[in-house]
Amino acid sequence: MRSSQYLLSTLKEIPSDAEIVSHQLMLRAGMVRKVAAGLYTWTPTGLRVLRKVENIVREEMEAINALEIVMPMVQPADLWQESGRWDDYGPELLRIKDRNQRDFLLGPTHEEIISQLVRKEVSSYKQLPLTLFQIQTKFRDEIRPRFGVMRAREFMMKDAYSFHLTDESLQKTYDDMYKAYSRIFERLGLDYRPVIADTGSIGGSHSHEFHVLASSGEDAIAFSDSSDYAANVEMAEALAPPGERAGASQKIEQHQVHGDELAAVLQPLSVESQQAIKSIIVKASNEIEAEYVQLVLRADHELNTVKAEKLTQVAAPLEVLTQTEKATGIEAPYLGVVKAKLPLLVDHSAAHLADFACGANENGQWLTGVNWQRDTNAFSAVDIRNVVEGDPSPCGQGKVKIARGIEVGHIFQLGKKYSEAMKVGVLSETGKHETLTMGCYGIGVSRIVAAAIEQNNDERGICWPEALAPFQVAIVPMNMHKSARVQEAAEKLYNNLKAEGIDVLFDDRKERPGVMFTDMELIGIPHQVVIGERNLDQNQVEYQSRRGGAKQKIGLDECVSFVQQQL
RNA sequence: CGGCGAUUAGCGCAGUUUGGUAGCGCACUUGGUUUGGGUCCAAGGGGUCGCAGGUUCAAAUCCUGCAUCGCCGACCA
Repeated sequence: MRSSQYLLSTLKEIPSDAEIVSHQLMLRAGMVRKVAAGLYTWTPTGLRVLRKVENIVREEMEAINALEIVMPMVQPADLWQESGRWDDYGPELLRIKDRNQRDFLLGPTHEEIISQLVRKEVSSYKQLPLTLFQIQTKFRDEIRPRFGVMRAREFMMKDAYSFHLTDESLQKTYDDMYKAYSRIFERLGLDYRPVIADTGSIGGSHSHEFHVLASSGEDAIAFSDSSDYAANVEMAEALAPPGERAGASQKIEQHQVHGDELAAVLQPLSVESQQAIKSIIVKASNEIEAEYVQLVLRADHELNTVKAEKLTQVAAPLEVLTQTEKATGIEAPYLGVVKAKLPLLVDHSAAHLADFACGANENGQWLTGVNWQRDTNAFSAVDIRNVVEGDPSPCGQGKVKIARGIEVGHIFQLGKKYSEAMKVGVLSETGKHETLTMGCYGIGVSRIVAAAIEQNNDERGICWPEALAPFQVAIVPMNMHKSARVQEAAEKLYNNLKAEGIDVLFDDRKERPGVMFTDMELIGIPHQVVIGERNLDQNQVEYQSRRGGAKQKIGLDECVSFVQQQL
């Protein structure tokens, strides 16, 4: 490609509404342009990168015998009514009507469509297992689109769906997918981790997320410092502290406190937050008689809503009562566990404390020297907190470390949730009708582009991993418009590189050298060849890698093979 | 959905307090100059000041409503 015939659209200034570095650089490098909140146009440079991701994903899907299809983005409501998701899905689902006032939606995902396809096309166990995938845009009307294409409303996604007669078959495809995903992220050149994940609203049993590690990531990942264990913090088990709880050694004392901030309460009492507890009132499930339950945590810990929601006593979705007076007559800062009126669900760490401090269940009053059993009702000890750095790892080896991650892939064993609702089945070997079991496997293709930039940038711009770069090599001629020699050498090199199938950008604009260098570096082209009069005297050109290292002089004639070695 | 803020040329912004001919930098066009890291000089083009009402002799500026965009929050007692 010649830059004189290309659309570069680089920017010097940082657009003011871009928060994170990948968003800034994607705008500055001219990869995307915003059309409206969460909606982007991909320019030629951006699209080149997007296609590279797509192709790697496609190759690895085909390598495990997944078959590509295309499904409509606009989907009829009746299929979603059949699965029940027309009612279950919230405002994230963009619903539209056609000219005849029939209900449609913009597909946020494609389980219904694919289930309908397989229901119609697959009728025998001999056709199984079957994995189908697509790479196309989806629409989710996000509450708050942000960070450019990282959390857009319309975004490019690869989603695959597998269909099986048995759980063993599903497990095998799941394992194949796990390996394929690992190969994809390795080929992309990204620092990633597979982590144990919550199955969330899609439902199902077994699930891993693939995260690209980056400080701007929206998810927290807990991993062991001495094993392969990694889990989303939502899922990471917080182990109960080892050993028996210490015996009571203090008497209860009641204190008038001032202020309702935890720190303000504890400081005058000379109590550390690890030695105090806090309470959160949430709605109870229908499983128990009480209307509310009291969740109890050590004061320095955070509630994990995913874990709390899974408790049989707690209503899902979690509903936290901010006006606690309604349930208890006591303001939130003064809730405690002595003479508690509600059933207590106590986190293991809080349950292990002795001689601790808590609210007195009386406004403006706190207690110290409180002890379980001696002073409280019976309670259940449960895991409802987020793990924190330094906790023993749930795998039994090492300690927990926490990192931020960007979720770029997610694999699920769906089970029969959709196949039952949508009646997807085949006749088995024995002639019996069997409902299929399903898996679903997503990759955020457009998000990967942003995630890759988060991991690969410097003060000059993007430093693409080899596999993602929009162009592999940039040819930067010095004063080509004045020098026939430079022009001749540059044209020849350009044609030779192209003939080898290398993606090359030939900067043939009539620009000063500094402008060209700056643009090529901003766009992040990994390899650069500079051609100038000076070096041509020795029949040489200059090579430089985007990731730094010294400039090297190389012979003009060896240039193509030299570049090939660098790729 | 709640709080805050913004909306002036393609981009980044000033001007709004105190109403009086719409500005700056970058980008763009033309000519010259320069040419190994965002040259310099000169001349240009480009704006219903988000939209709709209102006040006024006069509104980017004051008032009302609406829209769009952004940040924070919507578990973290």
